[in-house]
Amino acid sequence: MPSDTKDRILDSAEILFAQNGFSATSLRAITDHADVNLASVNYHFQSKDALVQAVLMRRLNPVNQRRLEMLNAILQRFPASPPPVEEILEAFYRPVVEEVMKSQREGRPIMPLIGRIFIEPGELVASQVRSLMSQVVTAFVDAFHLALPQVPPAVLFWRLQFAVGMMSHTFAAAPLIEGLSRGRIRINDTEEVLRQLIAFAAGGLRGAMP
Amino acid sequence: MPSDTKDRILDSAEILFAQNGFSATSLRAITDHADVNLASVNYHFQSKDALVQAVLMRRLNPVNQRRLEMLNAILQRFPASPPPVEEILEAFYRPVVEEVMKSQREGRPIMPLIGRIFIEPGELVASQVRSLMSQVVTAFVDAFHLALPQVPPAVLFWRLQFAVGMMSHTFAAAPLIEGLSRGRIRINDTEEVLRQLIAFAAGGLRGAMP
DNA sequence: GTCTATAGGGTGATAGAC
DNA sequence: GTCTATCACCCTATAGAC
Repeated sequence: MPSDTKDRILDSAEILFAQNGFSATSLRAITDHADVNLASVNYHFQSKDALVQAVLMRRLNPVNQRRLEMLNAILQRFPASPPPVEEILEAFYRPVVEEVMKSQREGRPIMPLIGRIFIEPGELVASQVRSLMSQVVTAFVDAFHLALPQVPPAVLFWRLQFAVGMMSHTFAAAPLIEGLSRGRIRINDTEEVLRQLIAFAAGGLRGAMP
Repeated sequence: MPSDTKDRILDSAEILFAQNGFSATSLRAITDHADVNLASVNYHFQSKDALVQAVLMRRLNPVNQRRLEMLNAILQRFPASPPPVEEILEAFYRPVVEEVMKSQREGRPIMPLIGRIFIEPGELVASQVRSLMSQVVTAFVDAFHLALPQVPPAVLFWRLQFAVGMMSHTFAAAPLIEGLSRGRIRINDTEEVLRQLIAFAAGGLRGAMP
């Protein structure tokens, strides 16, 4: 339980944004849920847009930092030979999947938020995400180029986007997917989700050139 | 230019939903854009929710029908041997990609809508999409089982969802992706998009078992 | 830092005249 | 089928007392 007002607002905003989307969630709903005063949102953050950014950044910054750490560790272990595709993919996926599953256990599930980041309109969200993702995308495209020198960089870029979409859609549409599968799959086991993501993405990255 | 009020509302709603999302688009914005009276929305449709459904169904029904037609044509050509994975993937992707690109040319781009379908909250949207997607998912999982008998059905189900996510994210986040790629890729050529999607998904579907 | 009160405007839906 | 007018309510943001 966060005691300080600013954290209470961030936590409640995260829960409600994940459940109902950004624009469908009013500041009143957030302050009611957080049991704080309506005006405190505009005191601690300046506007609703700034609050949305703060909620996203609190989750995305540690995830992207961890991705780059894991990637660098791999590259140092393979200074002269191509690094394994599967290991690069694990560096890309594991920090997100672990953060998402942690949020489930803590009762503040952010699964739908992950998918919405790339999709909700609004210049601010897009520009923030863009600058934050830019160095991650560059680093991973470069790593995949080392691992798969025969695949042209433009094709690697397509394929990295597909790798993002696989995960993003899996989390964003998790309830729909679990329902459609009629019990065949469940999206709640970190290692199982990672195995499935990495196996498919590795096959895709290595796929015949179009 | 549609002359009849109901179609004018559907067209304007589609444009604005694609640009700004469902909940951020007001009925007033729609009727202003369509140059029709506000009350006509509640006359022709009963509510905003029903309008959202009508907009989605107008696009999704023909696409899913075409998918099943193409799939059946393939299965009839391979009555005794496994059908090729690439052809099944083309039956899955081509109707959507063509519909999206057609909408671009007609000045009513639905790219962002495609990604949002699976993500926007609201029981109505979810339940409509669910029942509409259900037979498509079943038919394609069965077809992939014929094409790849060594892959367990549960894994095929994971992989079909990944195939959906690849496309859905590519369209939903197209401006972001094109920006991040710094000119390396453009998402505006039907055949190029299909080649990239099919090559990656085919590799993924054939990938080593996790 | 936290509160009340309110400004200023938008929202979906509908009643009832034409 | 189409319109005007309106109901009842929700919204973000802020001024100003404590």
